[in-house]
Amino acid sequence: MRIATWNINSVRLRLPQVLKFIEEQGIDIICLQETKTPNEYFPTEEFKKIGMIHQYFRGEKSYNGVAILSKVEFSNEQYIDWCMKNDTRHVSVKLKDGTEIHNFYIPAGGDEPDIVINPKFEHKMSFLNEIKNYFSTNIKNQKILVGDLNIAPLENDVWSHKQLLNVVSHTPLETETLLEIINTGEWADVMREFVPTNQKLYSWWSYRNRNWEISNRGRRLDHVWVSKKLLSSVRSGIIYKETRSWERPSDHVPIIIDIDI
DNA sequence: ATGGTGGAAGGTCCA
Repeated sequence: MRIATWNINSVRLRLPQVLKFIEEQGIDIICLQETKTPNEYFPTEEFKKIGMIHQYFRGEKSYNGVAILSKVEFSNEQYIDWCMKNDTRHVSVKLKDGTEIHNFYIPAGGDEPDIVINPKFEHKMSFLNEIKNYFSTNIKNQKILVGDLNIAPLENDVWSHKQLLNVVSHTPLETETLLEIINTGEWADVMREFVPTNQKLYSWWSYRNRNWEISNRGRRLDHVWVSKKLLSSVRSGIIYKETRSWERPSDHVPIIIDIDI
């Protein structure tokens, strides 16, 4: 099974790119974030034409929005209303073998890394703490968690650990909380099983840098986690950087894993 | 210290 995750920053604008990616890479299940589209405008038929006939998505106007599109059957479509915001940042499904797939778009958190003065950062931290609680009490089932988690947890997940220590996405409060979620949930960080932690690894490069590839000031904000017991089934993990060079790209690139399930 | 760009909007928020 080939599973991908990608923050595509508008599914309607980026539709040709997503279709091309799915077809060229032979993706079986894709999890999208920032679709930025209410459900009634989601391009259902276009995805069905290329075989992604099983679909579960939740969107809203302009912001957020997540989708799971699949060639293989799934059931138990659910979402959790984290922080009771009634936004569209999570969907989950269950595959035939019982594996749960959770697709997250965690709040970015604004600019100021202070939960007292910045409500967006408070939202991000509350969201993380709810996830931590949820998965610490549900560790029995085998699961896959993917998405734009908006945190680069390790030193080499950012271009400069020292310069980003006080920048939202790499502050100790966020990175420590994310690592706690990994530990208490008995997750494995799939990309770091394939790329050692002493090597730089990014999935996002800001639009605000025209020379993104040369300056290479990236961050690893997108992740694929699997239950530890599933790790031996994972055959490969790739951050597919090519899409960042496509015309009118997303600022995030996809991650692809191959897993024997 | 600041601003740089992009998306959904059709002003302004969010990233």
